[in-house]
Parts: sequence; structure tokens; C-alpha cells
Amino acid sequence: MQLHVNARATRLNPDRLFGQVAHRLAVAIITGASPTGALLPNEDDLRDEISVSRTAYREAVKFLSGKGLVEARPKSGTRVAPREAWNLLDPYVLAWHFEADPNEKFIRDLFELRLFVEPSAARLAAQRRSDADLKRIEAAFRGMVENPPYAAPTVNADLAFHEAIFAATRNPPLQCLAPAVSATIQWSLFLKAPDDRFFFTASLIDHERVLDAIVQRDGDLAAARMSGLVIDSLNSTLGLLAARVQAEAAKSA
Amino acid sequence: MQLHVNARATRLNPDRLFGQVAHRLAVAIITGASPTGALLPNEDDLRDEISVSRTAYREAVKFLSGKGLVEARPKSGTRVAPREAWNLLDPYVLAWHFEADPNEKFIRDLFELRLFVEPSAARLAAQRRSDADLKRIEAAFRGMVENPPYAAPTVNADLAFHEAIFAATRNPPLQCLAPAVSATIQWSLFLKAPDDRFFFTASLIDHERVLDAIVQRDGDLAAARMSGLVIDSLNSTLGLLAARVQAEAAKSA
DNA sequence: TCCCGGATAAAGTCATACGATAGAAACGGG
DNA sequence: CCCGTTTCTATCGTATGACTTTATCCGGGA
Repeated sequence: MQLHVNARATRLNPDRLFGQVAHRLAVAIITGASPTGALLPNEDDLRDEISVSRTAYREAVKFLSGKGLVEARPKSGTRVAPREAWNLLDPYVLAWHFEADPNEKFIRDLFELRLFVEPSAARLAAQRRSDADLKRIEAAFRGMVENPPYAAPTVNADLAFHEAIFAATRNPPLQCLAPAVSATIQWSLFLKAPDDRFFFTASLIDHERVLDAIVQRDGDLAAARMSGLVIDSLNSTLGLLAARVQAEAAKSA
Repeated sequence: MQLHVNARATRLNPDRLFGQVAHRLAVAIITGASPTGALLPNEDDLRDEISVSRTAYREAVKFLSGKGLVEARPKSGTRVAPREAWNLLDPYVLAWHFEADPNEKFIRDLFELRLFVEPSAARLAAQRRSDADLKRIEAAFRGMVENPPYAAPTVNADLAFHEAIFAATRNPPLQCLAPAVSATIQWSLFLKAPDDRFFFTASLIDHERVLDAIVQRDGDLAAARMSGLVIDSLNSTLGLLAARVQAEAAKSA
């Protein structure tokens, strides 16, 4: 599974060897191909499997250990950490999930988190936004309107819209949740049939209503409308997931 | 500044050399001693400052780059990344902040985030908790009651209480915010005069009321009471911060 | 049976070398 | 004198082999 759109720099530079190794290991872990507790290929044995030096391999492991994906201990080896230890909100970890099949529970959980956070973020944005913030949000919205539905620039504008709202909250830790929101949006658009105009139009209206509330500096209204947006997006995404599951069941039957 | 309590394993093993280097660099970055865009000590020059091989140094940099603290590019050097790129919700990044002076804005921002998230988490916990979840939450509460105020076991029990609530939500991405909540608690207790019994008793009552709502499986009540708990904690912490600032101003005058 | 200590395997650290690349400086043409 | 091109060089990236440290395992002795 490959995502065609990837707005932020949440992807390791593929030119770098260590990045390729990290990506490979991470995807194996997240998809479950390497289950919890599994030993990673021994640092020496690994040279046989993929031709890469210990240096590059070790740097990749260090990178992953910082995200809680692996644990290395002398003598016992380097093992896949239990999922509870993973930093699921890390931008890289979120991005690596796109390489795996869609996990309905995970996507629901992300939407649930989003539903808790993003309306509050919209409230703060409405209250605290500067004119520059507003310009940025408006520009993103215009990008959604003026480009063809589901095209790459449109998706990027959608992501930029939500990111701009987070930026307007002036709360850096809160802003760190923007990648999680982006992930739900990308999942939603990834699952969608690219000719589904109905949802796109509805989504556009949802966005416009949020923007309007932020223009008015009406925090409560912005929060309420953002809730509506997220719920609409969740419902349509869950519908798509169900359809996908059904289609796959029919195909294998 | 040194925090005496550190419940989770959010601290790099200090026995490992690479961990010491990473810690040192991270603290320098977070305190602002190494400002944005500053070049990190050259990989070769660094050997003069602290006697460490390139290997250990590079692994430390890789570790930090995964958290957005630094950016390494061939030739141009390894530079401190802009703060917007930092993953402020990463457990390590949160922990490293304790090595710097308290940053009021940052602590306020964390509390703000907590106020958005934790009441919702409490609601879910009340709705979804298993008996085992409840046992865990109750055990943590007992740990707060039965140990002396502000002692290490008490603090750990406090952290465990909130972590258990997150665990009961059955939402792994949401659980990843537990370290951020823990950080606010640790800041609050760090700033507090260790003989302040008044706040401790009030906090205990707040916790008991939340626990009671979870026992009753009353989601709305749990959310409301958790809001109260967080707000009480925020207010007392801000008071302590103000007192601290005042004391320092008086001392320097 | 339990405890202690050595063997051992794996990660951790070091030193060195070479390759690749982007920026800087030197150079040359207009 | 200015600007584009070339060359140079500093710095990161990768590779390799040796040595150190650490934790587990296992066997011997009390």
C-alpha cells in the first residue's frame, strides 16, 4: 500500500541508506510481520540479508528506539517493543502506518482523539488568531475550493487548513497533534473513491462554516462546527472502510 | 535543575555513552544554550570537548533527529532545528525539559492541552473500564492516600492514577498523551513546597471524586470532575510559579 | 537446593578509511 | 568590475575490523 500524497516532511530521506533500513524495519514492525518480542536480525547476520554495514543498521535502530518501536539490550538482543511502548503520535510512526493495510480500530482511535482535541483547538484559534493566521487559513480554504476534488493540491490545502488552525492556537504542544489530524484526513482521502463528489462538497461546506466562525472570532461556534466537520468525516470514512471490507470479502469468496 | 522523581523509563540509560551525549545535546538545545540554527559541535572537533567517538556521537544525533530537535545535512552541518519542528509531546523531550528552568508558557500550554484531553479520557474510562482497570485505578489512589504527602511513592501513585485512566480508555493513540499529563503533574509537584498539606488534601479529594464517578460508570460526571481536578492543579501550579518568580526577583534585587 | 562465578553472545564503543555532496573560494570570461 | 564556472574542501554518510561492556546462561561448589 502506497500513499500518493505526503504533504509534510514526515518521510525519511530515501537517498540515505540508514533511512531505507529504518523504514524497512519500521514497516515490518507496524504491519506485524515482526511481532512483539521478535528478535531483529542479528547485527552480524543482517549483513547477509540486506547488504548494509553495521553503522547504518545501528543508526536505524537508534532512530527507531527513540520512537519506542524497538528495545536493544546487550546479550539478549534487539527486540520489537510491545505496542504500548510505541509513540503512536510520532509523525514518522503515523506515516509508516500508511504502508500497512488500514486498521479500522486504529483509525477510529485517531478520529476519537481528533474529536477531543480539534474542536478545542478551533475554539482557541477563533479567540487568539492574528490577521496573519486568518490569512493563512483562508488561503488554505481557497486552495481546497479552487483545485479539482481529491487532487494532490486539494489534499495539501486540506491538511494546511487544519494545520493553520493549530498554529493559530499559539500552543506548541497542542500543535504537535497536527500530524495525527493529518493522518486521519489522509486515511479518509485514501480510502475514498476519487470520483465521490458528494462527500467532497459536504466537506467543503463544513470547512467553510468553521472558517466563518473563526473569522467572527466566535470560539464556541468554531468548536461546535469543527465537531460537526470531524463527525462528518468520521462517518464517511467508516462507511468507506465497511465498503472496503465488504468488497474484499466478496473478492475472496 | 534536577528532578528527584522520574516514574517512567523516559530517561536514557545513563550508563550508555550515547545516552549521555544525547542527553547533553538535548538539554543544551531545550534550554536555548544552543539556539535555533546553531551548528552542533563538529563531529571531529567534538572529540576535544568530550572524549567520545564519532560512532556514539552520530547515534546520539540520529536519536535526536528522530524527535525533530536537530537536522543534519551533508556539508552544511548538523543544526538545531526550529522549535516548531520539535516533537514536544515525545516522552524524552518532555523529560529533558525538567533539566531547564521552568518555562511558564510551556507549562501553561501543557495544562491547556491536558484540560482538553484528560476530561474526555476520564469519560471514556468511566464508560469502558473493565474490573481490572478499576482495580488498577483504585490501587493507585490507595497509594496516594497511604503514603506521606509528596514522597516519591505518592508521586508515583499520582502518575499511575492518571496513566491507569488513560489505559482504561482502550485508545492507544490517546494513551500516548499520558506522558504529557505526567509532565504537568511532575512540574506541579516539583514547584511545590514539600510541606504544603493544604493543596495535597484538596488534590486527594479531587482524585477521590473522579474515582467515584468512574466506579459509577458515569462518564459525564467523570469528565466534569476531571476538569475540576485539572483546573485546581493548574491554579495552584500557577500560583507557585508566580511565587517562585517573585522570590527570584526579590533575591536578585 | 541455592548461590556464586566463569563462559558466552550480543550490543556498545572506538579508530580509521573512503565516498559523496554542497557550499566556498578561486578562477576566468564577458 | 561583475558574474558564471570550476575546483577545492569541509562535513556528513558509509564501511570495516577490533576491542569493551553487559547481561544471560550454565555449571560447579557449598
